[in-house]
Amino acid sequence: MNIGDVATASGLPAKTIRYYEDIGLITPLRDANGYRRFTETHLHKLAFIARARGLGFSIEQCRTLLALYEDRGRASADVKAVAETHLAEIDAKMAELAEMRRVLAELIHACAGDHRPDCPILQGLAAPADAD
Amino acid sequence: MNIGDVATASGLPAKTIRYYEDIGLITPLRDANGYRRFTETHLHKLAFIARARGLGFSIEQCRTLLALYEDRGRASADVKAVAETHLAEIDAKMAELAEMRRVLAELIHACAGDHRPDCPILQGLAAPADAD
DNA sequence: CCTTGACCTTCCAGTTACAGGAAGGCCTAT
DNA sequence: ATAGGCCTTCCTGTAACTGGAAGGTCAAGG
Repeated sequence: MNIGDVATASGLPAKTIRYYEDIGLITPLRDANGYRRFTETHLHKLAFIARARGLGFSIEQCRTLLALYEDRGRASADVKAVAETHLAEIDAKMAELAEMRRVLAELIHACAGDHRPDCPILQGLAAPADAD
Repeated sequence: MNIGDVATASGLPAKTIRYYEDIGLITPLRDANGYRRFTETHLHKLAFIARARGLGFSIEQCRTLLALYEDRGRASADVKAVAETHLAEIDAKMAELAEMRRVLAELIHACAGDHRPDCPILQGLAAPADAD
């Protein structure tokens, strides 16, 4: 398969696949004309990475997961640890966003949103009210 | 005030304040020795930006909000529109994270996390189960 | 008077995970 | 032979900073 084929099959842009080669996540073969040649195994790896990225794992976490995936002697505890770290990251981000959302929604609620200049949103940014 | 003073007062690192000058968010004066000189107004603006950034507004949104803040003839509707756009962005991110979290938590739950190699997390990444 | 340390300056590189685009080679069909 | 649709590499840009190097400035102490 050429890069266009695995791009279509994996759902990843060709650009991204070249980038993954650059950073050593995959290593396709090369044809005589310089074209990258991908095997089914490469495609599986790319699909694996695509799904892991879809769950929000960083590239480095994907690298680790891929290594564990290929290590038949792995302990599932090691995989679980990576996943739990990432879950904690997600929870932290969600909490941060929830707090932003809370304050922002409050300000929006207080704002008339008309032609007048008075604006609790700007006031809140200029000097926040005490938290209650 | 020198940059160190406004950094302390605003809670922003000096590096960040220099960056904000670079991109034209603020324009401190300069002393004869080349040092940046900040007024109370500069400090207020920096605090404003710091709070807006804390709510997750992008730099460009901050630029817009700052312009509205300084425009005494603004309509609060314009401010509200920026805030609502950002609220929608937050909601979108939260939904994305929630979905990641859902799938990830499911995989983690199914994984024994022991010394054995069998791992539903890796299996799920290699070939996801059908959604139910 | 000189030095020391804490400031300040500019400039350059690195971060994350790619995307866009230019310039040019290759391959298949007409 | 040429047109198109692939493919290649290389360079630049993104967001919002952070770290570090090399060097100027200033106030206090010996």
